[in-house]
Amino acid sequence: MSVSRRSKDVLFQAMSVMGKAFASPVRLELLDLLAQAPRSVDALARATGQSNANVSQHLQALHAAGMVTRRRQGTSVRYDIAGREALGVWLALRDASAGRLAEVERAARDYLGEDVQRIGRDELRERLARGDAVLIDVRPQEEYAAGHIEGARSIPLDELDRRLAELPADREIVAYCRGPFCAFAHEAVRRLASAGRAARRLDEGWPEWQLANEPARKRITA
Amino acid sequence: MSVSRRSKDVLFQAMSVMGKAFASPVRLELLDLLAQAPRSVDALARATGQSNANVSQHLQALHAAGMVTRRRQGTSVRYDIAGREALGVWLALRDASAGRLAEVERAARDYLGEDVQRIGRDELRERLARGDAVLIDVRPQEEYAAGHIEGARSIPLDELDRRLAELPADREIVAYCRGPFCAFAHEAVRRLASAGRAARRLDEGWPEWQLANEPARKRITA
DNA sequence: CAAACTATCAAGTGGTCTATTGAATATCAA
DNA sequence: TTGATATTCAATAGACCACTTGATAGTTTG
Repeated sequence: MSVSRRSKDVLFQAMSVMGKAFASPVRLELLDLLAQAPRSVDALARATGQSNANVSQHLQALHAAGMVTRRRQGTSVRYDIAGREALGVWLALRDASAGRLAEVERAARDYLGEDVQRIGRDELRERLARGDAVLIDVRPQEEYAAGHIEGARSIPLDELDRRLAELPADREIVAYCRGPFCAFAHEAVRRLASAGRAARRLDEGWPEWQLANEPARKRITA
Repeated sequence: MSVSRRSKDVLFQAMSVMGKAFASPVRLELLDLLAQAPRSVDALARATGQSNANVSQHLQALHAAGMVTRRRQGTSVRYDIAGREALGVWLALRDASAGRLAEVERAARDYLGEDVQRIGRDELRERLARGDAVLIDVRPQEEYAAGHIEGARSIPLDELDRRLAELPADREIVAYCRGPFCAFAHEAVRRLASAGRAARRLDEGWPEWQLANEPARKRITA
């Protein structure tokens, strides 16, 4: 066996270490959550319904794969997605699987319910510039705090009904959330529509916006 | 367990089907080869040094993951990468692993040998437009035939030495191959330089060029 | 139709991965 | 120092994966 054959093997072997990160549904869900905001092991365990020990082990696998970073913060450990590159791979995989695997497409439709009116990035920017629309972030408050689209205000989905009065009745409302596979914005638009408001969902979420270098506000975690 | 929890599980489960494609070094090498040109099972087995049966099984895994397409062609079956989305994920993973995993970076340096002078896409385009440089594709001939950068001529690495006279002595020579982790262009530039020619390598390969929608010539496989 | 070739299937073995459990460790606060 | 909380470690059983071998099926050629 040639020396170049052997070093090629080593190279692909090393790349597959990152590849293994994507082979487990639990790890994909962890990545999806971490793409929104950094979190502790405990918070991730609660969000995914997994045991703490299991989540800890998966996070270590993700860390070994170079997909997440970690830092101790007092008694807990805060995990975060490992920068733009890691985020880019995860989003590419997510989109490719939706485009190429019928089963993913079906599961997504099933999870999201009936689709609602959409608006794209460019049109949103225009309308915001004209003061013609109001943008709301319907993710949980901590995710908004960790980073959000510039000009958005935080109205978590579970507060939407009782905070309807805060939203001007004469302007269109645009809701966004974690991304195209997150149900929050869909649900928000449905509720707004049934309350008689003009509403659409942004066809992407915070991770895509951020990756595209669009105007954003991020919490600096020094 | 809530119904939304269950359908979320189904969604991530379905996505992990594509994720599993990247968990094996053999499959990554197959993807890397298929990103250059479609090939038969047999050709892939020879190129990777694996048994036919094993390669066939890995290809079926890649097919189930939506990463490759296949079509029977006479007595053989021709596998190909499944379009831009699939290519995009593979390149994103490759680059992210190189950026985030020291082991990949080390293995790449080891495989490629000492780096040589590079040229970027933009500068190449300028110089080609000015007729100031000549671009050569040093991959095997079949890969060139399947698709190549517009304006490139095919001089496979193993023919380079005896075809040196074909290359004008008064112009810079730019070599490209399968991508930044392919050793062909590195080796070509080293040989050209030791023959007294001015030469650099393009810092990307055919898959990246093609994905970026740059001018290209592709074989139409109807 | 038979021979040659290519790819796939089926079964088996050794190895790796997943989730669980219970114990161990690190940090903070009293 | 002790107790409380958060995370990690260690060990384990079961599921799943990788590669081999030998048999089978589909296509072309003689």
